[in-house]
Amino acid sequence: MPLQLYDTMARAKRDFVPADPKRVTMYVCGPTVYNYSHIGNFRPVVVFDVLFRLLRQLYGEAAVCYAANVTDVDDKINAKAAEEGVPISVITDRYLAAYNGDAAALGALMPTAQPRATETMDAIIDMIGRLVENGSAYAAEGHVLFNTQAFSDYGKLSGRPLDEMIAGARVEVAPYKQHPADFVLWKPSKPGEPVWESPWGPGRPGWHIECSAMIEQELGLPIDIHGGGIDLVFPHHENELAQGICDGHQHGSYANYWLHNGFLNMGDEKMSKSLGNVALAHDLLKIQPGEVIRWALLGAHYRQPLSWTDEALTQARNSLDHLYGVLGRARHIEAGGSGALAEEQLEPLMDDLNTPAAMALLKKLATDLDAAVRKDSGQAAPLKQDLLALAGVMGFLGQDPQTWFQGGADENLKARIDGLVHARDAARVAKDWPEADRLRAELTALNVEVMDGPAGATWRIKEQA
RNA sequence: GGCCUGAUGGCGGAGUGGUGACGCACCGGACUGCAAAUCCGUGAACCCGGGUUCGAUUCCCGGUCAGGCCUCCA
Repeated sequence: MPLQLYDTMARAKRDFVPADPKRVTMYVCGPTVYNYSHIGNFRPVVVFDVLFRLLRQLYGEAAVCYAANVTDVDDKINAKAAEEGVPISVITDRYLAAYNGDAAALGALMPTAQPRATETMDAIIDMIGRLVENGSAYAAEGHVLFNTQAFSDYGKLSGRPLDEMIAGARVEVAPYKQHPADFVLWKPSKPGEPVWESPWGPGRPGWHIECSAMIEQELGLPIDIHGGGIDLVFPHHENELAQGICDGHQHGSYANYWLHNGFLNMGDEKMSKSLGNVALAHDLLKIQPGEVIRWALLGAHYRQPLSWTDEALTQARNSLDHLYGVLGRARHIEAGGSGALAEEQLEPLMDDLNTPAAMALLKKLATDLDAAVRKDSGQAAPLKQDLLALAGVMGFLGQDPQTWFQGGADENLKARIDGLVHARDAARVAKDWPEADRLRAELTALNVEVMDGPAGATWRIKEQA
C-alpha cells in the first residue's frame, strides 16, 4: 500500500509520489518566536514529526529534507523587544531556545533545517526583485505589493475566487493597493524597528514572502510537501503559492502536496492567544512527561479538531503505562525477527497518517506480546520488534520501562522507596499484614504504587498531580 | 453575508454500502492476605427528515447543532 496523503489543493487523498525519491522535501510553517508557544502550536510539530519519521522510514534517513522555519521578524517581536528595551535577537533567541526545548521534550526530531527570516534577507529581497521585474508585484509609497491580478489561479488553494473575497472583505483597504486582495511583500519600518536596506527603501519583509524565500533557498522549488495549520490556508499559503508560481515556476508547481492539521480546541473553541484560552506546552511539560502530551496530541486524526482536556491526558498516561508495563514484563526478551517493519504494521500510518488506528495497533501488538511472554510461546521476540519499530516511527516507547515508571524520582527518593518496599516484602513473608499495609500506606503517601509479583514487588510513581 | 469542516456508546476516538476498531469509565469473574498490575467476560452508540439501493451509520438532498476561515493566527 502506497503512502496516501490528503492534499488540500486536490481536496482528496492522493498517492504520495516524491519528485525525487532520493531527496524528499517537506516544509512546515513554524513559530513566530515572541513568546512561549501554546500546546495547539505544537500539534503540527508533532504531526509533521510523525510524517518526517515515516518518510525517513520509507525513503531512508538521508533522503528526507525537512525544513521548519522560524519567523523572527514580526510586529509582535518588535513590541516585546521594545517593552523589555532589548534588541529583537534577545527575544527571538530566548523563545526559539524554549520552543526547541519543548519540541524535543515532545519527542520531535530536529528538522534537517530551521531557517530564520533574518538569515534569509538576501533571498527575500532577490525574490521580491524578480516579482517586481516580471510584473507580478509593484512598488507604492515605500511598500511593495503582490499584484493578485497577475495570477489567474489566485484563490485556488483556499477555494476563494477573488471577486468573492472582495465582497467579504472586512478590512479597510490601504489606499496604495491596486486591488483590495493585493498583499505586502515589503513595507517600511516604523522608527525604532529593525530595518533592512532594499531597492524600494529601508524596511522589512511581509510574512508570506519570508516563507517562499526560505523554501526556495533551503529546499528549492517545487517542494514535495508543504504543511501547516488549517488556518494558514488563507491567506498565508495562498499567497506563498502565488508568489512561488509567479517567481518563474509557471510550468512547475510550488508544492505538490498541501497538508493542513486541524485545530486543538479548548472546550468548543480553538485555542488561541487572542482568545486567551491557552495552555502553554512549557507549563504542561513541568507536570507531565512529554510523551504523554505527544500521545494526547496524536490521539485524534490530524485533520480532525482535537479537544484538549485533563481527561485526554489521563487516558494518554494510562495508555503509555500499559505499553511500558508490557515492555517491562518483556524486558528479558531480545527484540528480533524479520528486522524490517512489516508492511501491515505501517498500514494505518500509510493511510493519511491515521495515528489513532496506529495507536490501536500498538495496543494490539502489546497485548499479543504480553500473552506471548506469559505463554513463552516463542512469538515474543518478533512481536517486541514490531511493537518497538512501529512505536519508533510514531516517536513513542523510546525510554526504558523502569525509567518511565520511576523517572519522576531522584536517587534519594528511590533509595527510600526501595527500603520501604523491601521492608514490606519482609512483612509479607512474615504474614504481618497490618505492618505490610502500613508500609504500603506510607508508600502511597509518597505517591508510589506497589505491585506485588511473582518475582517480588515492583513500584512506580503514580500520576503527577 | 460568503466559503469550508464536522455530528459514532457515559467519555475520547477509528472505520465501513450488508451484523460498528481501540482506549478510558462501569459491571461480573479469575488471580491476590487485601490491593495494584494482568487475564477472561457482559452491557452500551452511528444528529433529524427525505431519496437512491435488495440493504445506508456509510452515497445524495434538505434541516438542526457545533466549529473554522474571510484580519495576526498552528
